[in-house]
Amino acid sequence: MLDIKFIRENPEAVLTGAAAKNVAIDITKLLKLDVAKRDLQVHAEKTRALQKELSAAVPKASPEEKKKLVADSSKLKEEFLALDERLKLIDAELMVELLKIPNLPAPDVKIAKDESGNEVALVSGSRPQFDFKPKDALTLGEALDIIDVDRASKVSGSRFGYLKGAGAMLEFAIVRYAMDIIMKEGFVPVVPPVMVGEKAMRAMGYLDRAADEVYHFPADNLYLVGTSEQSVGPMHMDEVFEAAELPKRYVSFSTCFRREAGSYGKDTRGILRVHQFDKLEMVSFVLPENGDAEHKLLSTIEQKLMKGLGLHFHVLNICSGDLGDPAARKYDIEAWVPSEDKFRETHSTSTTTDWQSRRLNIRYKRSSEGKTEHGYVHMLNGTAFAIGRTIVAILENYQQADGSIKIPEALIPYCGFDRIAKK
RNA sequence: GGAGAGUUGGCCGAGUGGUCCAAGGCAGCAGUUUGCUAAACUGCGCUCCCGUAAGGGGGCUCAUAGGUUCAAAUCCUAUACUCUCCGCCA
Repeated sequence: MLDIKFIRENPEAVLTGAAAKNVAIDITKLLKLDVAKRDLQVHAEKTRALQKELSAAVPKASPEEKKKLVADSSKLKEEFLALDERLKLIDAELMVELLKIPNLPAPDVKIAKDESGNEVALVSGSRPQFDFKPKDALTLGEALDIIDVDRASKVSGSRFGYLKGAGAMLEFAIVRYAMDIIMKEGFVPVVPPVMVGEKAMRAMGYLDRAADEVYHFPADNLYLVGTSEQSVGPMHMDEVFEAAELPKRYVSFSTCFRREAGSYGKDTRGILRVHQFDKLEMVSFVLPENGDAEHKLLSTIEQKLMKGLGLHFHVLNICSGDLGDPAARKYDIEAWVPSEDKFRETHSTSTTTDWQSRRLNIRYKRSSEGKTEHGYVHMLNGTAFAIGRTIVAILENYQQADGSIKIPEALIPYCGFDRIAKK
């Protein structure tokens, strides 16, 4: 959420920013509620102060005075309770409005209506050339007996898959390869809970607009994470960092669960879009002035990881209209998928500036010249590897005429084989 | 799943209805003092109002939400979480 003071002082900027994200907001209503709330609060608190004063005088008063004080105080208490009730209502209303306001696009983000406005920032590598017709990942994986979607559908339904043998080992190799690179940058590895409570899920902003996308266990009121950011972000909920503790960087490995409610008929083949996949995710908590540099760092690490695998990809600067509510700026990486003859998203990194940290109440403090400054940290996240999609990209880009797969150099030390071939 | 105990500020810990705007200790950060270090002292939750500002004033905060009372860390109810034992279990 945005700072109410900022909204109060910069209503036009908020309107413009929301419009750039195609989000309709009623800022007049919000500002009216804000004024009404503060008026009421002053009134209620004055009443309360007086009531406390009378009450405090009771023990020292004479018996007659006591009687009067108690009666007066009692009356004021009633007045206060009535005011307080109205205050609570109006405050709740204000919060509803406040939570509807998306984060504003960063100044360097291109204003455009939709994904057609995204810009290619850089291209790495080039399309692999095949002197045969390249097969898709599922065809390859099934022939090599490393991916099994048919049996998965028998057991679990559509959009699931088994990764077997060398396919499973490839996953572990990718994890270790990535960890070695990312841990050098000071990221702490984490295996987080994949089931999180309602408070955490709500604070991360996933129950407002994307609730359909999240698996829920009503008996326990727990939610399955769609990305481990949902578990790692709230880890520091209601905490205050010393400035010197920051940046705090995590790289977490978790299984991710998505209902894919709105994607019927989309990417139905293979394991590109499934209900369950494993992912390595980077999450950073930083001082506000370091937010932009951290965003660049996350993007740089993503590119380094992809370059190391020798995959052809490009980086997209996402335009305003294609940003989600929490993001102020987003860079995606799309890897080349030969069977589709196009780039498909494998990575995404966003800065949520202080939008998420306000919801989660994650602050920092630092002192200088005798003054202590409190503020909200900037929170950022970025994909290290969405492992399923990475495997798809490897299988397709490294396929040979005979249907075998060459393993990227960088992974060989981690998986112990240099080729996946039919037995 | 059953039984019991507990939850106080960053940490430890006192406090069983009015002098608690929470004792005392420890740690961290910043400042003052200061040849250096150390010590000592001061400040360090959220929020609203007044003020250009320095600053001043109020409200909230003892797991959370309600309740009783003129008055709640303290009494009552519910919930969450932690621990111990039993049962089950990778």
